[in-house]
Amino acid sequence: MARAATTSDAFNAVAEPRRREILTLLVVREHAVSEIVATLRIDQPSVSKHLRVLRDTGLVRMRCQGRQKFYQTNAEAIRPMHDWTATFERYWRHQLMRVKERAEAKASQISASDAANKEKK
Amino acid sequence: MARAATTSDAFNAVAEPRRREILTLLVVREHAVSEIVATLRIDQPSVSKHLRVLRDTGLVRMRCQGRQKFYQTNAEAIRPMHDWTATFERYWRHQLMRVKERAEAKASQISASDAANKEKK
DNA sequence: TTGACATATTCCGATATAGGCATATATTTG
DNA sequence: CAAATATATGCCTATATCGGAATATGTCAA
Repeated sequence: MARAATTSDAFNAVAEPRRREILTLLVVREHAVSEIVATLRIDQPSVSKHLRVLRDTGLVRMRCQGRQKFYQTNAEAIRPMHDWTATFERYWRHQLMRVKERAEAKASQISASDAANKEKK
Repeated sequence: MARAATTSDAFNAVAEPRRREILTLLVVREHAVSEIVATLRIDQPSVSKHLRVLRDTGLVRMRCQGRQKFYQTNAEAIRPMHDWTATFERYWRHQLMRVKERAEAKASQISASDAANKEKK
């Protein structure tokens, strides 16, 4: 079996750096395809293909106006990823605390040896 | 060009559902490979391969003990993803607020028409 | 040393990809 | 209608994948 389709879920769609750029651009305000092409300097067919993936996964919404199509990020669709990563937050907090504790322990050791050196002198 | 390598960054590594399961399992406490195999019901070679990807992206740490190898999630490595998704938080909050506002507007319209109906009667 | 156990790697086949280029499909304008 | 504009799709190639099976590597125990 090959890798899961990019259209299968947000995690796969967002694995592509270009698509992350597009999402970041489109979350502030809607953009026409040509604006995305100009801003991010990506070939138009490539942009259209990325937008297709993002649309299929519900990460962007489209609005037609004349011959232009305006896309905007659907931030709600990113929430599941945020929630998933958030389950790890307490653990990296914990890790950071341990690092800090070790640093402080080391620091106190150093001041202790400083004191010892001082005594030596 | 093909898709970016799963080993290129956390986003790509985490795109695979199995690997997300493994990370969730290993964040609570370290597990030997055989324990992962038993718990998640995945073939041993497959687990080893996923662990390799997770190790290459820094998402897990390994500790050898005899013939066993214990893996544990390095939660810190998930933080960049959390940070990236967090940049969208204010936007989905905003979207939710608008949805709520519309719902309330609609509700007040309904009560208004209810009132009108009442008057009619 | 031999064998049992734990884990990693390799080879295979099928598939989904991303980019580049050409082209098709609207839609507006003259 | 024809030309111009805006976007989407199709075709192609190279590549990275995932799973499965076999096998290699490494470690302990008798």
